[in-house]
Amino acid sequence: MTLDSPPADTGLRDRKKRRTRTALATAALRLVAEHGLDQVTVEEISAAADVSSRTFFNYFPSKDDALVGDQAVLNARFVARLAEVPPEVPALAAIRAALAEVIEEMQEDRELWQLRMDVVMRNPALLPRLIAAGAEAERSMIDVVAARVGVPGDHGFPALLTNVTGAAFRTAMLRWAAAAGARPLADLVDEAFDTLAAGLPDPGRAPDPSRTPS
Amino acid sequence: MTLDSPPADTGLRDRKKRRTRTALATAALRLVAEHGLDQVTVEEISAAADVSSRTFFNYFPSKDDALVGDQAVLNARFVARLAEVPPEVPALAAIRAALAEVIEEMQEDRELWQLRMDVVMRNPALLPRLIAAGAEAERSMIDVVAARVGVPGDHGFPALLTNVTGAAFRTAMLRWAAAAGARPLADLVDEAFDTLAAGLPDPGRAPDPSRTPS
DNA sequence: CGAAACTTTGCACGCTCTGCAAGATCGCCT
DNA sequence: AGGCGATCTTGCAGAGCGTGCAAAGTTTCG
Repeated sequence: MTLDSPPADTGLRDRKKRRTRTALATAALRLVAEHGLDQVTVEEISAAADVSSRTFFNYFPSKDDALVGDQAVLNARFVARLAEVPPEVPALAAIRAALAEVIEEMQEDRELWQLRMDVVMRNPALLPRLIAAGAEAERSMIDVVAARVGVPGDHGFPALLTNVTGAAFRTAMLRWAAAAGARPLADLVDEAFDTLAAGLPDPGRAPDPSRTPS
Repeated sequence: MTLDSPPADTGLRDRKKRRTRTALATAALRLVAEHGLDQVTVEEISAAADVSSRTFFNYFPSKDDALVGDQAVLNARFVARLAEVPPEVPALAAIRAALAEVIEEMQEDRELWQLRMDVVMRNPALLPRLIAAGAEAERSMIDVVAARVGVPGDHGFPALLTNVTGAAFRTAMLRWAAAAGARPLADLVDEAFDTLAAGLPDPGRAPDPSRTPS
């Protein structure tokens, strides 16, 4: 969503569709940010975007989806990047590397994403929805990881790594939005992944004399 | 749900309520396992449990909640146990220890939980819901962890640790159910937590000569 | 037994979301 | 230009979810 980058389709029709889509998404975010999730109806959102409420559902399968947005594009890109990382690099680091591009894009659309995360935090009912958006990507990710580390199908590692890094990334996103972008997202993701790689030691407790905290 | 342990309330009324609750939950699971999530209506579930559909909503706020169940009780117990673990033990290990009791209870109700996980896996729309069920517990957990490790409020560690261990536990649960309980849940959770503590190294890649993998 | 507390139920209602069948708009081709 | 096919929008009807309210029905306790 809100992707102005690939103007591959320059047709009038496609531009219109894109405009309607973002109009709906931003109207939804604005209204929900102001009034709360269940004080806003699809009809109101549609009216704000000057379309019928039936048209809303031609663009988004549910009200929540308009708020959480189109992670599909980012997800696909992420999985593609992951497959490209040379197989020598460990899976955890490979995931972090593949995330770089996605992070950069989110940083560019900073305002949109922070508003989105803000809305999610203020309307916890959306949190499951946010997670669901990443779930599909995680499905394909499990296979890529399994192929990369070469383990039998019943091994738990790929699923564990995928779910755990997903959780870490989400945590970083929310923290990013909570701090209104005071620190770049990439920093927060790095911090989270470093903590993971270190085995989640308690902070501020001199865990290992060979490692200096921060 | 299905908790026979605390028969603190021996009144007729309370027994009836408990029976109705489990009747609804099990009917929901059975029907959805057989026909799929959106081929089953609340009305059908209620009919199977011999109550009106209005009563259904007196017990569960939504259809999904009847399937995912009452994590609230387990959650509360878990948080209580976590607070009891001596503060010297690192947070990650403390969480694993506090989980023991919950795991044991789930192992006892093995069939119910495995059916539940089965339904969740076959109806991916429920997965986010399952996560959300743990989310409330995670909220309180964040505070306990923060107090335990004594970090400033803006530190990311408590939230990270909470979300990550939550993801790890869920992964173990699903794996447990996928294998129909071939290995005890406690084993799978141990394996996941050990992997976390080791920093999620690629398996089968001789990560650190000082550590022997099981 | 009878009053108080609680539970179940029916009813009405608003909202989400889905087909279906016009009607409007756009792209393209002659 | 004109017109045809493809695509998009819209209204309508309807199933299902979820909630508030008030009337029954049941349990508890004095």
